[in-house]
Amino acid sequence: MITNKRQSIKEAAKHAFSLFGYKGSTVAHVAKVAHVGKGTIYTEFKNKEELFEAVMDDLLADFKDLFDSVLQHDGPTLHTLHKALYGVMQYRKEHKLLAQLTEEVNIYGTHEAVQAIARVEQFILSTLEQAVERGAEKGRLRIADAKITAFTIYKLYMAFIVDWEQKETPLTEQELYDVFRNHIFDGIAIQ
Amino acid sequence: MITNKRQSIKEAAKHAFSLFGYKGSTVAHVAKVAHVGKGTIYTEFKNKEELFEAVMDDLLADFKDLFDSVLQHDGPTLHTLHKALYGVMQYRKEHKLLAQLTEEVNIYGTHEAVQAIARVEQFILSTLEQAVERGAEKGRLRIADAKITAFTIYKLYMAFIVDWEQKETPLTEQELYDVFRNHIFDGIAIQ
DNA sequence: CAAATGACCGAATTATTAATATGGTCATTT
DNA sequence: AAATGACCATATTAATAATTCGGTCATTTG
Repeated sequence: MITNKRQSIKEAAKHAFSLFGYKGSTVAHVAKVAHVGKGTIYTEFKNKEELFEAVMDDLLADFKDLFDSVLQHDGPTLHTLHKALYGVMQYRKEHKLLAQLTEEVNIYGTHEAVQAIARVEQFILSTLEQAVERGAEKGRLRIADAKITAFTIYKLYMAFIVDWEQKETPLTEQELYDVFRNHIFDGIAIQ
Repeated sequence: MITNKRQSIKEAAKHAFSLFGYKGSTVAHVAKVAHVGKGTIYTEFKNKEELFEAVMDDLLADFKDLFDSVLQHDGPTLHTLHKALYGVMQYRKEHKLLAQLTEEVNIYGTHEAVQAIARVEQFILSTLEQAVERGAEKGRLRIADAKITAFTIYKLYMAFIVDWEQKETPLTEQELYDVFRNHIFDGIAIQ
């Protein structure tokens, strides 16, 4: 059985970055886990940074697959938006890479990690923005500025996933859905 | 003219903490600015930490005054909630202390600064929660859990004040108000 | 001969040691 | 009696030494 060398290296790297972060992972360690010589890494990737970007490309491809499978091209419903963001959360808990990189950003502010996290966030925001725009076009959503609505939904979701969980009992999938229905879709004002 | 010594020391300390943070401010510097000997600080405050807490007490008293003057005791309107939070933002921009402490938390994670910021946040959240509860009692707001609604409003507000401003043009007071009316009070769903 | 390897090396990072500053105390001054 | 600033143990910062790292390339391997 012949394994694709580039793929082996990327998988070893993803595993290392998930455990040790970008800064804490060494090219030598990745090479060892991938069962190649250290110099071999440089036959497939220009440098450590390019290897990291390739790993992040794969992660974003996973997110794209997730969003494509959940968000409807005729405009989102509350349920599909929720499903998409909840899927991001599940991925994050399973793979640890994003959590580890976020931690690295908080502690060291490593330039490469900052850029990677920003890239993921930008991808999610722009996907949400497009979905929201489609919802408005189909007459489902009342939107003044899709960018602001996407930002609102995303930030609120992250606040409950990250900040709320630090002090309170984590919300279940259904509870999260209800929070979004009550506060963003239906609103809290009694007319 | 006899100046209150304790008050002079607190004012000098607040100024120092605003410029240098808690960790970066020295008791010797505060004493100099307050025109007292260093040992005199310890006749009024047990230690540096107690001086810091006294300064934070004053800040929270200011916030309490602000909230009392804005939030109506017969339940909040969207407008008064917005006014209260916008007032927090104005205070924050004017006094620099909170911004400086937040920065210190991010960079050093200084224990005392972490606790101070958490205390301010808790005060704001609990004030919002009480206001929201009154709104629900008066039949103005449809609320399942006041704590979650208070958290939602606060986190969203902070996201626009802090995160949004890092990449986008800051929103005006009116624009912020519109975002809150559209997304939280009225909701975005078209029935 | 092409691809893989791991020793090599300058630069970056970490560890260790030396020097300085700090918070709190207290002997002295006012 | 209250205020001051020198003092001191500890904490922090600066300087120096040692180690590690990413990338390169001479050598080995297939």
